[in-house]
Amino acid sequence: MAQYDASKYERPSVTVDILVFTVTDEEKENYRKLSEKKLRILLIKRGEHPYLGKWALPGGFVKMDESLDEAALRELKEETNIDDIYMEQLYTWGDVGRDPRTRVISTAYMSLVDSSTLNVKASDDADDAKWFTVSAKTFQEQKNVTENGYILQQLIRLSLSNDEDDLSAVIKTEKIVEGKVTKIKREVIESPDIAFDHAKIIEYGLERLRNKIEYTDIAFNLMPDLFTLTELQQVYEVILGRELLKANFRRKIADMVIETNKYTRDSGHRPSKLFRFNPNWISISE
Amino acid sequence: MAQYDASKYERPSVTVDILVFTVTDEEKENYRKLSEKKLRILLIKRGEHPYLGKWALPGGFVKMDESLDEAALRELKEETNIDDIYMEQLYTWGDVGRDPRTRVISTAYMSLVDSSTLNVKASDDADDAKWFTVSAKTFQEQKNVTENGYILQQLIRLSLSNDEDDLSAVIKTEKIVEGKVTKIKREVIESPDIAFDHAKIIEYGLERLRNKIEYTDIAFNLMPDLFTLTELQQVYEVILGRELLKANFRRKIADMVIETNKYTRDSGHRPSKLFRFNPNWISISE
DNA sequence: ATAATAGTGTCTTTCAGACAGTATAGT
DNA sequence: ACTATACTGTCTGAAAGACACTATTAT
Repeated sequence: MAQYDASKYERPSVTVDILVFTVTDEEKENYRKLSEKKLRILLIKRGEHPYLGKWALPGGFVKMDESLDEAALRELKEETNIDDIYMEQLYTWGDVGRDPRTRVISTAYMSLVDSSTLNVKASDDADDAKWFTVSAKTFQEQKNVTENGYILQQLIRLSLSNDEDDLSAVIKTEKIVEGKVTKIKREVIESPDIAFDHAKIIEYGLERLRNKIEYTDIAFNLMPDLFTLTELQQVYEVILGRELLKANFRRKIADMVIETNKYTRDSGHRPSKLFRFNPNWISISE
Repeated sequence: MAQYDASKYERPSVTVDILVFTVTDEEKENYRKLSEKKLRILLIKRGEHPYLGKWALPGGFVKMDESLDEAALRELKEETNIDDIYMEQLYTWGDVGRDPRTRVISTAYMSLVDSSTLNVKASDDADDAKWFTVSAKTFQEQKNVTENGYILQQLIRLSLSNDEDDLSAVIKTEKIVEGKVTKIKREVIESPDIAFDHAKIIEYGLERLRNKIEYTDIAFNLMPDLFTLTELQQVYEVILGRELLKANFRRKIADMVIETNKYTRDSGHRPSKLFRFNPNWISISE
């Protein structure tokens, strides 16, 4: 490595993109039944080229005098007015062609907010910020056995929607096992409505969320201060994409919550006890 | 966001740093006893400013026409001649002052190699590349209970050594729990021999390795093609930093390995069966 | 025979999964 | 009384932890 000269190297742009997830109630149609929960993500309609009019993750360029974390918090505040929340770094996307303008490397962050934040959208920046329900489904799976390993290919359909828009994208993941070495590739196959490679970032975030909810306490970042155990269970169910048995679920999360003496009211059926998060729950690290 | 103009923004430099881990046998002193295993990491002695003469992670600047992954593989090949191995992205470090020259954002990768790679060091670049045994120990822990949460502070001593050098650093981790929101900070307190913030990157990598070995098959990337179950167990033990019970360990990894009809010889005791990795073991995702 | 490690059997405890039962508000 | 949900008890089987036992080579 020669004597360093900062001006000598051409440098990529660095941005942050933020996945803001929340879980909200759907409007209840059926009389006094419990309302269904939906997982949602916040997207912003682009008001400029490239991808004009397409939907993208909130985010922007990192300034020279702020850390990546600070940049992510600032961008989120600027674009959505959301503040003081859970945020963790997800992954850094650095493929060459991911932005048609120049070389852009982007660090993605994942943020979880409780549904009361839902209304606080679109601030100073007059951009169009909207919540979309998210779901990802594997609709094709193919396994090819090779010399000493195999290749597993999955096609995943990502669907985002709200009352006005229905967005959709297809992501291909490829798991290549050869001998001891495993590699995972992720590629956007089709993304007519979602800008850049954001579809695959969202899909990756979903996967991380699904994994982490099993062994950490992140789910509580999606909850209000007081909640019922059924609500908590619904949040787990909507993220995991499957139903859980009530008795078992309650046993599993028992130590993570503290019971209060408050109850829900006027629910049309037996009231339920309200709980709050137990901050002294001992989680395993990272 | 105004109309984009690439030249308008000042841009940070982007680098990759690679943590290359391996597990090696110590020279056996005691007659026919099994040799102890040590976890090692590859460092490079800096031949230029800043941190001239200090030890640093292999790595370097990302070029405009290569992805982050490609940059990491290329740098590793250039500096150490190591090729075709397991590598995963770890984390991106983007604090403002981490490089005294300019703003540098660095994506860290973790790579695991088997000990036969040990000899293949220092290639074209005439830099001094050396393997160091690694260990990290928490030597102070402090918990302060706050209004609605707590702050947990840990001081960790990172020790790196080989026959010539003994490096040491102190890292402070701070876990701040306030209500539902948890934040983790990691800070280098003292690092006289290790360049930049690389001490905390190494500590973070160790933690990730320790976590992932519990629920994935990454450990096999540290093994040669054929290995005994005792060797495999030793690798687990040196990474986890605790002893495991043989019978239980074997039950746990039973499905991950395939038995061969080969045995060790001339060991001074009962020979042991050699195994290899089972690439069809179904791991959980991520 | 002895040192040293290889490899197995089984008891216990813990935890996940399944299911069935009882309890209580609102209409 | 009926609907809808809240909440609990317990059986089963799988996995994790602990420990003791047998087996096999080189000297």
